[in-house]
Amino acid sequence: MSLPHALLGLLAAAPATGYELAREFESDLGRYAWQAGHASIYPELAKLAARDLVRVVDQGPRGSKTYDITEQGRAELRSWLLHRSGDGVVRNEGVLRMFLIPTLDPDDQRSVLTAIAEETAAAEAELRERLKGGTDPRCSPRAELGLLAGRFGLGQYRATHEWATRALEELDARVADSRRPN
Amino acid sequence: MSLPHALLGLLAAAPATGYELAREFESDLGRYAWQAGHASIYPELAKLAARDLVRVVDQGPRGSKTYDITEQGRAELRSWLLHRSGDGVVRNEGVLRMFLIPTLDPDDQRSVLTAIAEETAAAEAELRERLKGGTDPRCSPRAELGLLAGRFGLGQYRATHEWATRALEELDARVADSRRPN
DNA sequence: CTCTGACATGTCAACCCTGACATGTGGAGC
DNA sequence: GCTCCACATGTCAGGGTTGACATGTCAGAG
Repeated sequence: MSLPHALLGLLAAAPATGYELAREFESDLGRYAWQAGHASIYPELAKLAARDLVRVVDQGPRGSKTYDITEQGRAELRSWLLHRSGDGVVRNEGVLRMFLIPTLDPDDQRSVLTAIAEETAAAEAELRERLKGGTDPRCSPRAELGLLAGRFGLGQYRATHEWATRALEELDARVADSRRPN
Repeated sequence: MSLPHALLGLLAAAPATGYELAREFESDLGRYAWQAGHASIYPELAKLAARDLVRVVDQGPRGSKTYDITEQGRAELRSWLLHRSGDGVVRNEGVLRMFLIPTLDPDDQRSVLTAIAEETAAAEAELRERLKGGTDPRCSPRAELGLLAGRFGLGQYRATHEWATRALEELDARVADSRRPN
């Protein structure tokens, strides 16, 4: 249950409508930190507003409401960020897959590991390109969030790629080993 | 909703009771792949049994039931592992915190980043020790799951540590920068 | 002027997960 | 023999999440 804190964090960087927040979750944030759809975001914003952690600061054309974080909201966010217990909710389908790879036979293992190696290489390259491409054309106030997070993603992709590559090498070595000595 | 596949994967490595599976989720698996408590495991095992993906192969003393995966279960697991769409559920409170660090003022940022750097270094060392300590005293059939997964964890910890260290350096540089030139 | 698509918000049933409650057994130590 | 603890399974209410349904507006292309 970290959705309220995710929203507080995004609003701490810049005011936004629920719609804009929902789109934020579709990019890097949702890719490796926390997912949320508009169906959970709108009700959560209402709840946060009721607790005075956020506030509607503007009402635009299409019934849009722009939210901003309040002082109390900032205090809540800060306390959540500082009192990290080290653990928390972890749920990652991709990592689970990696855990279970050894249950496959060698050919299938190779196929999955190869796919992972390729995907992480591509993802890393794509992300690196995106980060290099300046701090966004529109120089958003969330650029710094994106920069730090992006570099984190880069490191994760690289580590995963190296892991998969090494696993592939060992797999090949083991197969070669079991074929030869008879 | 990958719990059924997590269970199929564990059972593919070796038959086990629900209780043993629940403990499996308390270690590395639950730490960085997928969490589950016995309250969701027991009902899920019943559902899997109803779909003939697992089967009760033994009933022990304290009303314990040992489950094993069936041929259909193996097929389902394999298809899930091979047809990776690249994405899936991602929910990680720790990573979310990292995303939101830039919303803090420099002093708080330093404190959080330092904590992360220390924790990841400690976690890496502890994990490395555990992996080195032989392939388990009891040479479990799940040892290989643990080895590959453990090395993955090692890489992630290291990458995160390096990321935090670099962020700290830049933070210091920026603070020094803004203090001097006036 | 019409149509399309992005903008924008909302609800609801179904499903999943968590924490608390509930129950009972077998072995080891005193 | 008793007591404690790990073993072992289960249910259930409350809360979070998802996907589908529902509605409506504004701007730009044709």
